Amino acid sequence: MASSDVWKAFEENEITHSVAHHLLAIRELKDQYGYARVSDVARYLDITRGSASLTLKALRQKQFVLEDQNKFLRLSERGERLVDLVLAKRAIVRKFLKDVLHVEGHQSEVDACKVEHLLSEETSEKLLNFVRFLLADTPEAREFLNAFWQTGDFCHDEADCPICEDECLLRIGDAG
Amino acid sequence: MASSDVWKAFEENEITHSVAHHLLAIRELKDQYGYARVSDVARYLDITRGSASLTLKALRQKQFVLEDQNKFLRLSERGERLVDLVLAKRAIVRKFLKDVLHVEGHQSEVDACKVEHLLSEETSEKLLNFVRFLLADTPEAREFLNAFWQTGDFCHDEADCPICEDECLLRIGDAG
DNA sequence: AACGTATGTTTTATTTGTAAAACATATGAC
DNA sequence: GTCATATGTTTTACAAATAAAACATACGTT
Repeated sequence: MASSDVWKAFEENEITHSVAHHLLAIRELKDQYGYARVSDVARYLDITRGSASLTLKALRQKQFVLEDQNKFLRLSERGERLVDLVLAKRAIVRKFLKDVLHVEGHQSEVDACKVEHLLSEETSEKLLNFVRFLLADTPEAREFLNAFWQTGDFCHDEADCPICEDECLLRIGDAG
Repeated sequence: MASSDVWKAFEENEITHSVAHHLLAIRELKDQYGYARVSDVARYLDITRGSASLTLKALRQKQFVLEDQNKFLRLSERGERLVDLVLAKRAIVRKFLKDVLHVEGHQSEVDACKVEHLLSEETSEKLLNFVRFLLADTPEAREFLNAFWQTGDFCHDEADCPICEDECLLRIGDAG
């Protein structure tokens, strides 16, 4: 009578959404302005300096972030690797949403941002392969995508749908 | 110097992961055992009765959950619709991960569970259409999937990759 | 040198989701 | 009827992430 093993996995991430974005902020700020201090991160994320100070202190203790004599922040090797991973996952998801599903620009960013750090390595890698294959210039991919995009709204009739037999997918339009 | 509009959207969900699973638990328990009480939900989610009691009290106040004279819980119309929506999204994601990407069984469940309630309506609906089209029995879909699955590890060479030109996707294997 | 501003930290408080423990009530066995 | 067990609630406490405010430096202008 318990399904706890699955649903509690949500919290078992190396980093939280918040932490991911503190680290991404440092990467972004250093790229764009050459440096990143506590205040810069706070402004960038639109949180108070106090809050950023505490989170970044924890990240220094966990060796994701380093600080020089002048309070200038940078990512440790661990931090850089983590940011690379998160950015890679986000790029894959965004590419899929935008270039394959044609999800509108802002929404695809928001959804990719929500999801990016939650995907397992296995899923990310397989999605990467899939998107690569899909966007590669092979006849199979070309013809499939052309057919898909031409179709527009595909299969809004429950009877024809290859998924709806076993799953309750059709209610998505009504519910909400 | 602020990217707050995108990253804070993470918290702007109608329901949290926790709440979603309390509601799903009631649906599951009623389906399987005919009833759902506070203790049943707690056992099902592997949390204490006290914790479940508090969360479910809040959900009663927000009219997602109703209670009869004997403390038996049920979903309100709103609650039912929300659960339908979450289950629909989860089913789509799981289907895609499992049947298209061939992500291993348990991992596809965990990832779908993490992600399910975060996707926007637009993305969910477009993913649904995509998966339907992909798994429909059209020649384009058949040939594409055959080609993809035969390929196995596609494109592990940065030079050939249609994505890696503009994005840092290849580092995913090294980082972590 | 003094004042104003920017910066960083600390302290206090809030919210969410949880545990743990105390408590009240109900139900069933005997 | 009493006792053990199950159930539900409340209270207290905790962790994470935040805001707000107080405080301490530091820097620049004049």
